[in-house]
Amino acid sequence: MSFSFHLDAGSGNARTGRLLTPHAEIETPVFMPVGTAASVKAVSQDILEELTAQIILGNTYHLYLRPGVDIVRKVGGLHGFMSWRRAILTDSGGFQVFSLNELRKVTEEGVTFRSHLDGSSHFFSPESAMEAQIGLGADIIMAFDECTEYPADAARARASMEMTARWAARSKKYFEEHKHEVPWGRSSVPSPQYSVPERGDAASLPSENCVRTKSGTFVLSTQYCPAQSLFGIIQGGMDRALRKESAARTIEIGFPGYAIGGLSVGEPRELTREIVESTLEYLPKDQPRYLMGVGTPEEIVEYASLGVDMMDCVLPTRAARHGLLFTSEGKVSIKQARYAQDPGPLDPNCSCRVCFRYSRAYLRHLYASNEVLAQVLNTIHNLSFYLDTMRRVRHSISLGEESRFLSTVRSRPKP
RNA sequence: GCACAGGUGGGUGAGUGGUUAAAGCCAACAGACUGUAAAUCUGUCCCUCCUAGCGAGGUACGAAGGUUCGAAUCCUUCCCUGUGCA
Repeated sequence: MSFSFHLDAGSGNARTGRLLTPHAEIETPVFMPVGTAASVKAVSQDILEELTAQIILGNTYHLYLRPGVDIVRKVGGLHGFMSWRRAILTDSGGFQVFSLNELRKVTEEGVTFRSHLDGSSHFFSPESAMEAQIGLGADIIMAFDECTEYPADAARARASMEMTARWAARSKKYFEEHKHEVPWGRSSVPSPQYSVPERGDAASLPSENCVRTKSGTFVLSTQYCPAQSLFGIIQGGMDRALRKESAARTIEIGFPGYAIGGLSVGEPRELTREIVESTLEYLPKDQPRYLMGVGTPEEIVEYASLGVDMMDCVLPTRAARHGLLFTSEGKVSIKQARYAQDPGPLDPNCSCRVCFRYSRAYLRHLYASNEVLAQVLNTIHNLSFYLDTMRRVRHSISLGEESRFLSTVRSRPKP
């Protein structure tokens, strides 16, 4: 078994579980901070560890353009390169096909696109996207898909979904033939001189290839599972029938996990929820389900309650850099003048190092002064809030309190 | 004292006879942000009024006068700032 997912507890449609990847055992539902260019913007890896981030994202498109897959591979894959010993998931670049729409041309074979960095021309196909992701060496990699734009008419959504399905088959085929090329365990992997204690524990990891299990023991990463896993992606636009068909076709190809893609692309939030809910019905109950690109704190709680196991979103990190902070009392735009003399903590109910130490007045000053520290502290808080929220969700589900937890979220007035 | 160069909206700084309540940038204020082309983007930013519009008045380019149909722009005097020479 090169990959495994164990369900632990369930409450309604919600469930908790453990996802075993080469570099970490991940407790689900999990929120995955986004670190597009091998960096969760503004936050260092040791702080991410302290925040208990279990898995972070990287982006194939960005890393392929810079520094280049070869460089990353030679420096030990993404884990070695960015000195992150826990799990990593790379997105295939499919989303960039969508978001860089002015710079690309899509055909059956793949996507020709212009680099946003220097305008140079490149080509991604399911095969080359797999090759790149194998070279980057994330624990979980994603099939090369086309994120269908919104709105899309019926014909367009169908054609797009069908192409994603064909690309999924090609992705899998290439992956199965080349997955042994993953860069782990090579002698070229540098051996870091640092040792970082885990949170609440003075013990250091013996080496970067070691991880700590839930039970507290150190294990060589390859004992978890020796290989990368490739997830398939469901598309189908906002059409339930297409989503169902996409799920069936993707499942038929066969993946160890399934992602719901093509959402949070501009559609109304209510529609997002509706499509998520209906798509989940068609996904295997005993495999991880990854909802790509969501959401607000309220939304990730809600999606977890619907049975989503994995989520990622740039919102906490980007919003933080823009001065929007998520707290137990709602959103705080720390740039507002009203906080200029506020001596209180950002979130009185938060125990993160930012809320523990700094006042709103100071955070507002840092932001207004354009200090880099503003980005750092704001991001730490937002990620802390997200990861904390998910921890509470897991706890509630394991206690069978899913519905109660959710009700506190649902009772909030909608804007 | 003399000679130059200047004085523009919170700041900086364009504009040197009419489409100028006055560019751009900054500051300030508000909003957006959902598999990251994002330390980004958008809006407001003299006052008053309303039927809220590329609406109507008022005030404004150091001060006061003047020329002109019309002046931030031209002229006169004064005030102030900088530089140089005594």
